[in-house]
Amino acid sequence: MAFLIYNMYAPLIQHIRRFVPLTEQEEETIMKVLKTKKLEKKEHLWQPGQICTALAFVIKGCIRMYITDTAGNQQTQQFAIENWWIADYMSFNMQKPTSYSVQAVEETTIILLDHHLMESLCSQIPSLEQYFRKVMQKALGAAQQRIQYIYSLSKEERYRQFSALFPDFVQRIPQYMLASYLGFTPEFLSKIRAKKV
Amino acid sequence: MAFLIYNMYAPLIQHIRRFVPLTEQEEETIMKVLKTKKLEKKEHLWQPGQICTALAFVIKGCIRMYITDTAGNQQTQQFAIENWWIADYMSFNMQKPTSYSVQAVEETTIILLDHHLMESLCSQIPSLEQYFRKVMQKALGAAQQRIQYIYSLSKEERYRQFSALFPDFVQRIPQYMLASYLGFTPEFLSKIRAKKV
DNA sequence: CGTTTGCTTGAATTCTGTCAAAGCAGGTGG
DNA sequence: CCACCTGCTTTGACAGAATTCAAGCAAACG
Repeated sequence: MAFLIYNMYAPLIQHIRRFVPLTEQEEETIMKVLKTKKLEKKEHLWQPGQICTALAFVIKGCIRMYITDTAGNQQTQQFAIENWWIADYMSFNMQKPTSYSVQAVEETTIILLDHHLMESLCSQIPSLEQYFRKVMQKALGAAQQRIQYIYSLSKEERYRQFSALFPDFVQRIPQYMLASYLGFTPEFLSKIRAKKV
Repeated sequence: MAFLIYNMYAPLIQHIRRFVPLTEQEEETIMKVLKTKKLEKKEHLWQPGQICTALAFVIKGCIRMYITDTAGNQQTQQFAIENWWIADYMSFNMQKPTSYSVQAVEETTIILLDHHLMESLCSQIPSLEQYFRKVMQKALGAAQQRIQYIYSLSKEERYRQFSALFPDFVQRIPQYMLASYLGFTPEFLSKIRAKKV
């Protein structure tokens, strides 16, 4: 049983170890408070109006965070695959209701880290605080670059660049999700694809 | 002299204290390694090709980070005013050359925190590590929201919303910078402004 | 003052969105 | 195991938002 639990959390522990050192005792302290959760395809982790009480770390599968506008269109703000953290950080940081939906794109297993547990664990284990600082700093760099791409590339260029960078991921998700993530309509994506074969 | 130095760093110390507690000794340790720098209007802190070896914290004035595309157009990626940190986090994290220019919009005084000093200070002072984790987390929330606005609002709406939220800031900077920050051309901004008086 | 820099205006153009209809596919129930 | 049904993708005609280009003007600066 202990072996099974270890395996569940192993991807996260490994991920942490890529950034900071961790004693076995710290490792155990962390694993003791974590929870895993399995989501079926299309199942929601959070819905608009709820508070994102936890960060989610994807062990296997794919999660997306999207917003539904007044016209009913879904706009995907973020994807997370294996070894990525995902959350509406506005909601998580302030512990206020989110306007997003967080949903499994495919059958997905995640680790959940509650807000208050994150705070107490970080105070307890300096390495973990450091880990999250580094992860956040890295995510911030990625966010800056994403904004840069949005502004400097046309929508068609954005698609071509994205599918060149993540050819397998593009296959993995429905086109309408990708289109909304890249900031345009599914129809337009379809036309881009039709053009150059 | 000690008094003068205290005053220079006071805004940052206060900012840190808004997030975490800090002993007087920790405070001194931090201030001992910080440097301030004064930039004239249009003076550059970093130029493309350089490594962003330090984070910058604005004490007074305004800094922008922009990229120059192949056609020579400047695209403003970020502004920072009083009490904001600014950096190309990609360059800073990896300590690799940046593609951005970081420039003073007006006469500006900043505090510089070197990458290696940040790392050693954070290891030394857990509260500081926590501060930066929280600041990064907050910045990430802001970045998510910015992407959301870019996707869900038209360019005209984006301008109207921004100038409603920051009416004084809009006055403070040239229009072409604002236009490029919001992701459109100066001509278009001019036309928006002409429409509804 | 003259020169540079930034702002305005208008016309033509391009890119992307909207709408509507039809095609396709994959899952579900019979 | 097949047929249906729902949801996703494709296609085409048209509309509109925003850009580009070019010229003129105003303001700031040395």
